[in-house]
Amino acid sequence: MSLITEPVASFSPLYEQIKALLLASLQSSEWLPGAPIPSEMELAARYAVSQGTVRKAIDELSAQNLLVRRQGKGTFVATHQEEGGQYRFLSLEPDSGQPFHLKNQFLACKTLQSDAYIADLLEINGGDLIIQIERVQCISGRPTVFEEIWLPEELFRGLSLESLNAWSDPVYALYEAKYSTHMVRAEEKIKAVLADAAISIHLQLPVGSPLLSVERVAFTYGDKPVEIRRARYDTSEQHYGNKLN
Amino acid sequence: MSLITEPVASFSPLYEQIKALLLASLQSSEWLPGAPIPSEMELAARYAVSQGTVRKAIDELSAQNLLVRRQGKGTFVATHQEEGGQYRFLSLEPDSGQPFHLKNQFLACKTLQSDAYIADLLEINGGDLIIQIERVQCISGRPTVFEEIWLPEELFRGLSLESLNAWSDPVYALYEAKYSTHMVRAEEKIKAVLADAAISIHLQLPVGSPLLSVERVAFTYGDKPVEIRRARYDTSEQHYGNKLN
DNA sequence: TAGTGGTCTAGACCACGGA
DNA sequence: CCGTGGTCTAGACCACTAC
Repeated sequence: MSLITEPVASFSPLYEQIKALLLASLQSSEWLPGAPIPSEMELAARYAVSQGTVRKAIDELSAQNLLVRRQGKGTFVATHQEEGGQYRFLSLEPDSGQPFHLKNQFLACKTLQSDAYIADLLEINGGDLIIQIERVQCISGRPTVFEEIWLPEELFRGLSLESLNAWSDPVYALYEAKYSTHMVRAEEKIKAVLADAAISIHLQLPVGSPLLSVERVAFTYGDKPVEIRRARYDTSEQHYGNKLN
Repeated sequence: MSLITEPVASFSPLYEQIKALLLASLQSSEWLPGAPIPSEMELAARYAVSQGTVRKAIDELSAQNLLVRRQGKGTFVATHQEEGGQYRFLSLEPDSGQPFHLKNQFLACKTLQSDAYIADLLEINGGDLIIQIERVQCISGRPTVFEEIWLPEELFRGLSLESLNAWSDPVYALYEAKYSTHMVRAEEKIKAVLADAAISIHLQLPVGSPLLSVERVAFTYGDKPVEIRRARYDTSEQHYGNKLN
């Protein structure tokens, strides 16, 4: 068959064209996070290709964590809910290796005008409204992470301090449940910095303590940036773990 | 066909058994880094399976960066040489985004008895001989990385300060060229620390400056740890970049 | 032109999960 | 039991590389 009259990814392997079509269905919310997509046979029929070609497309999307295969059950849209309070994008782990629990304390949630720096990262116009959140996260009672989060107000209108503090799961699950925004991937830039007066209070540490600075841009479908974070980690008992290959 | 009489990975999909056989050939140095492995058809004949099954095995190994496919030419064993002086495992990048060049200055290379900590990470016996290397790396003339490296002496016998300073490519290329040891993957633990007196001299920074501490364990085939590193990065003009998905 | 990896197909059978 | 994804096969044809 031929899909080369389709507007998307015309001159490329069939499975790339199928991938683009599947991505379009994800991006348009035809299939919601956590929901099953049609079976491989159904999709093969819909797109008039063989099951093996659909399979290769789904394989690549599930390798990117956009879809999740479950043998005997079906293929599902990846979600930050249903992960049992896990933090998929959090690389912090205790030096001890013990499992740990993060306790959230949200401090502020304000709407204000974006400065040029945040606007640039969020690909919005300078001066557009953004939501700014502050929180502290504790590990076994010890304040360990101080974090500022910026979101475009247009997508997260109405987000309040009360709703944040009423939510016990990762905020990425909240974004999905209440704002139909699924985070697909993120990029982090990490530096070492010294605690200033404000942060030293939040983390109950002396001014000048070494802290890990973690700046994150998170993207939803279509590589659209929708969240900026600036975090400070106290790494005296924890570390940021990374695997290279 | 049936490979279930083979000793390796007996009760598993055929392509997993093929993967194990390919891995065994890599680990035994039957195919050396940079060299081509037999064609898919040859391997299919050798193992008496279909080409598609060999293909799936190779696909997974190349996804893990153990093999590299080159259309029209063949499939090659991954190597740290031929990468044009690139540092595959180095996550440091300038804030400016500009391309950069790292200049190596090796300071010391000693053979000594391992302490318990390093021996444990290298999975050798405490007191066994290890080689300890110290170096500084500069970006545009500015000392930016101070690094200590520990290697098991048994595998790297004869490594000297002179041979290190005569080598301009990544040390992982040297390990391959002179010690037949190819690094497959690595794990890093990152913290923020303060510069002590010794490091402040090496990096020409005030004592108490914030530094990124990066501890790495690198593994060769068979998940065998063969190199430990402890580095200190000056992140005032650089950052450690990480992608999450 | 020959040989390599890359794509696509059609069909068989297996393994798992749920009714 | 059926429907799902998972494995395996055999064969055709394409795209790229090198001689």
